[in-house]
Amino acid sequence: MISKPNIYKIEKLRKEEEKLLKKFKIEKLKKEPEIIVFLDSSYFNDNIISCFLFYSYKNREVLKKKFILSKIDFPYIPTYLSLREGPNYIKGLKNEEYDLMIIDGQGIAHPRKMGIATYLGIKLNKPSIGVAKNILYGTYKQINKEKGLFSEIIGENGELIGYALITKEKTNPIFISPGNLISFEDTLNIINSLIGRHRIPEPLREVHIYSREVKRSLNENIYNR
DNA sequence: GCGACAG
DNA sequence: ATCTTGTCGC
Ligand SMILES: [Mg+2]
Repeated sequence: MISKPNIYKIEKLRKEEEKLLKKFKIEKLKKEPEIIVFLDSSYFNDNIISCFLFYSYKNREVLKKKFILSKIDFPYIPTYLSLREGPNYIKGLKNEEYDLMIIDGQGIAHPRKMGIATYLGIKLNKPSIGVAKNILYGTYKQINKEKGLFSEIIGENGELIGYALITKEKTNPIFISPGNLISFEDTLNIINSLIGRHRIPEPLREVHIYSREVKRSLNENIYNR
């Protein structure tokens, strides 16, 4: 299938972002989330595997996992991750029930305040949080690598856009930012409550591992025919 | 113009 | 993100 040129997709996204930004809202969660969905993708050849892990926040247990396999139809271009991974996530979340999305990537800690978590949160009208292993945009003060310490990520105009958070002793921080319909405080509290033995919040780490398992399994199927 | 740059 | 064993550091 031939799709529109990448430049056209970028222009279209930028127009959509302007529209979406008007609906963007930071606010405290109305109630504690019951179901949180964690999102991550992996790749092989020209395929993208997008994975979904549904998690009971209260019971701290995985409810179900699933994945969607598609052809890659946009390259990785910094600040345009939404075009690469967004469509699959939207497809996979259709007809699903959840109260909050936590996505591997940025929320508002993004040059256009439109990281993939914000983009999805507004499009799907759901609270969302972005959790990234690296910073994309903004500045923060270095902090000691002591679990629990955090530092504000500041945007171009001196505004708060997220946090660098140490989740494990002697490791680099993770970079968290609100996506949509959530406060900075809720963002920090919820992510902190999901930290286990590792740097990455446990369910996000698990969906990442799952995505690699799916990939390995699909690769074996190809090899066997 | 140069460099930085989520996944 | 991906290719991939050993190896360094905590
Ligand atoms: Mg990822």
